[in-house]
Order: sequence, then C-alpha cells, then structure tokens
Amino acid sequence: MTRSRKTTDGAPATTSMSRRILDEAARLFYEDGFPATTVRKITAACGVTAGSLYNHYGSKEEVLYAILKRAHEDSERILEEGLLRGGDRADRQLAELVRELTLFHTERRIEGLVARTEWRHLPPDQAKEVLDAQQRVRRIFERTLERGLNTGRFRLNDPRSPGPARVDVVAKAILDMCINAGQWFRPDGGLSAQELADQYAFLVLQLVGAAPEAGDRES
Amino acid sequence: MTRSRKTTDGAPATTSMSRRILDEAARLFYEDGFPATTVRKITAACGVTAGSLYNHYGSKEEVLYAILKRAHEDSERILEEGLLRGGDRADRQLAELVRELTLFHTERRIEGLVARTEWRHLPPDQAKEVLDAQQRVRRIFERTLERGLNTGRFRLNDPRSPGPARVDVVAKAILDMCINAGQWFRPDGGLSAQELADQYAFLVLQLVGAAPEAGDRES
DNA sequence: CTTATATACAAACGTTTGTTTACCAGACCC
DNA sequence: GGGTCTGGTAAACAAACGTTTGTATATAAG
Repeated sequence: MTRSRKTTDGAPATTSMSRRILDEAARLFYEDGFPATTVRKITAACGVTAGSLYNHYGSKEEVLYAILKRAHEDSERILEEGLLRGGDRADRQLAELVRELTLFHTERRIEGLVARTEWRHLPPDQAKEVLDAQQRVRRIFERTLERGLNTGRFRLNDPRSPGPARVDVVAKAILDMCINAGQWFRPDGGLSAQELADQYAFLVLQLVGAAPEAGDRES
Repeated sequence: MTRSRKTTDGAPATTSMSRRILDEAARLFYEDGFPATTVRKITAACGVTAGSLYNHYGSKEEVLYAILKRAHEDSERILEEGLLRGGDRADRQLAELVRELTLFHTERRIEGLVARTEWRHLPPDQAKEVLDAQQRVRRIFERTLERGLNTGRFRLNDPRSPGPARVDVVAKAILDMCINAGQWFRPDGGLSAQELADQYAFLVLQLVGAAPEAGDRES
C-alpha cells in the first residue's frame, strides 16, 4: 500500500513522509480550508519544518491536487464495483450505488469534503480534471435512473406537474443527499455507517418510486 | 429597504456603501472563501480603498457575521411562513417547506453557500449562533415529519430493515437535497427555480412515502 | 460662518505568507 | 576511506496580509 520512494519494497517503520504530509494536509484543509492552512501548520503537524515539504511536493497546490486525485480515483472505482454487484436490475443497481457513495463519504469524510469544496483553489486545468471526475460520477447515476424508467421500475410522474421529473435533477438530488451525509454523520449517534447507508438506499428507492417487487421480502 | 445612514429618508442615488460592502464581500466569499478574500479586494470591488471598510465594520470578520446573520434570519422567516401556508396536513406542510427552502437556496445561492460553509471562520460564540439557527431549521422539518408519521400520511418502513428510518436522518437527507440545489442550479438550463422547487417537493413526498390522497388530482 | 460628523484617501505598521537557499547528518555502495 | 543520495534544518526573501493613522473633503446643523 504505502510504497516508500526508493527502497526495494521493504516496508518502512513509519508511514512515509510523503503520505503523512498528504493525510495531515487533508485534515487541515478540512478544518480550516486551503487558503487558511499554511505550509508551516502542515509540516509542524508532521514534526518537520516548512522547507521539508518541498522535498516531496513542488508546492502547496500540488499537495491539494494529490489529495483530490486520490479521492476521486477511489470513489469512481468503488461506484463501478457497486454497479456490477447490482446485477441487471436498475433498482438493485441504484441501491448499491447509494450505499457505496454514502459509505465512501462517511468513512472518508475528510477527503470527501475537501474534494467537494477546495477544487476552486487549483489552477484551471487541474480544476477541470476534478469537475470532469464529478461529471462522470453523475453520469453513472443518470444512466441507472434512465434504465429504471425505461424498464418501468421507477416512477417519476408528478400528477400536479406537466412532465415527469427530469433525470438530471433527480440524479443531483440523490448525489447531494449521499455526499453531504459525510458532513453531519458521526458514528457515535447510535447509528453505524452501514445502517445509515441502508436507510439512504431505502429512501432513494422510495424517492424514485420503485415499487417493491415480488421476491423482495415484505414485513 | 436600503436605509441610508443619515438622510431624511430620501432614497440615495446609489445603494449605501455599508450595504454595497456586504454584497460584494458575499460574492467574493462565495467565489474564493473567506480567508482567501482580502479586505483590499472587497473594497476595490466597491470602488474605495482598504481603510474605508473600517468606517462601516470593525473588522473583516464582522462583515462575514453580518452576511450570515441576514441570511439566517431571512430563511427562518420564510420557512415559518411556508409552514403556515401548508395548513394542518403534514404532507402539504412538508411540500411547502421543501419548496421554500429550495427557492431560497437557488435565488440567494451566494449567501446560502457562504452561510453553510464559512461559519468556521467566525469566533466561537458567533459560530455557535449560526449553528443554533441551522438546528432550528432542522427541527422545523423534524416536527413536520413526526406529525406526518403519527397521522399515517408518511410511510418509512423498510421491509428489509429492523426498524423504520430515523426521523433525524430523513430530515438531514431532505435538507441536504434542498440546500445544495443552489450550488448547481442555473436558471438557463430550461428549468426555472419554481419548476425545480416543484419537482423537489414531489420527490420528497415520494421519499417519505406520502400516498397520493383523494382530492389531489391524478393524471 | 462656524462647527461637527461621516467618510474617503494615501501611507505606513508589524506579521505572516509561500518559497528558495545554503548547509548538514546519516545511509548506502564500492 | 570517499562519493552519492535522501531528506532533514535554519535563515532569508519579497510579497501580501489585516489594521491603524493622520489628513482631506463634503454635507448638514446651529
């Protein structure tokens, strides 16, 4: 996991300093935001002095970019795995997606929030990379929603409204729910992250009007 | 509306400088965050020099506090009005709450986002004020949810789960949906803020399992 | 006219910022 | 031993920070 820079795969006693800087910086960006977090605070949290950061990263911005890149790669991978686990029924796919995304943002809420809020402070080309990754995640949800509507598993027709709710709007609503759960959830409230993810999956299925099907247990 | 400081109620040609500073600061806090926004940028946007800000506010923090206070007062007032308009049926109350909150955060997304994200940079007692206001908003939603469950209008029992979804969890999910809509919504996408608010109200009613009742038109 | 008040300005304050530089201790290879 | 590399240190850099100061000007009151 932690690949030390040049050693021949012998695991170092402590996590490598490069990795340590990433973790402490993520925590500080989460608490205070990127601009208010100084290089001196980051390095002090790692037990070294300011100049040392530049042995591992070219700038403070580069540290932020590394954090965001890792978070987005991991979340995309996790969602695609969940999609496969859902089989070919859109409702089961959607439930898996919601579960996985909620779990990711509760278990790794520090990186999750930083990735959502601090990309503005990156140079434009790197900021665009982050936005593209967010768009890919959204597309995964939109495709599953469309599949569920086409197969008649989801129902989004408001009797008081001219047309059905738009798929992109529904996808955004679901994403905002799952992503922001990480901001308030604390595992000490008598509710585990797993239980929260299950409740969210249930709520989202109700939200898209997924009728309980034969084969799903009924209470 | 804009009360100029000393004139005898004759409307000034331009909005007063105190108000102007508030608006420009809000926009800059929204774009770059509080710590990355300098006093010089704020005052330059108002066409004056840095020192002039201190004729109107005691510090940069005080500007942030004024923005947050105004936003929270307005949103609480709007929600309570919506609650009254909903009558005594919990489903109609909930629909009004969702509509109003979504509208507020789309029409005033700048203040809305700043209020949600920048309170960390306030001194502890003022930060607590903001958190208290957020808690009051959450309670409004929780009470309406409880009323709907007690009167049987809402249904939150997951057949695959031991108990029903917790009211506080459902309230958070709804709040995250509405509040964050302001971050991505742009009125140029062929969807007005009103239509978005209506769709969200519909989605939330499905989410809480509100059965369409006699008297609501069916398509 | 005189006086007071509000608000603008330019300039400076001490501090902190991200980053660079020059130097040094230890590990490894031959 | 000597040579090279890695990754640390202390000190310095210009630039930018929030804020204070002294001063000018315009408006309104007495």
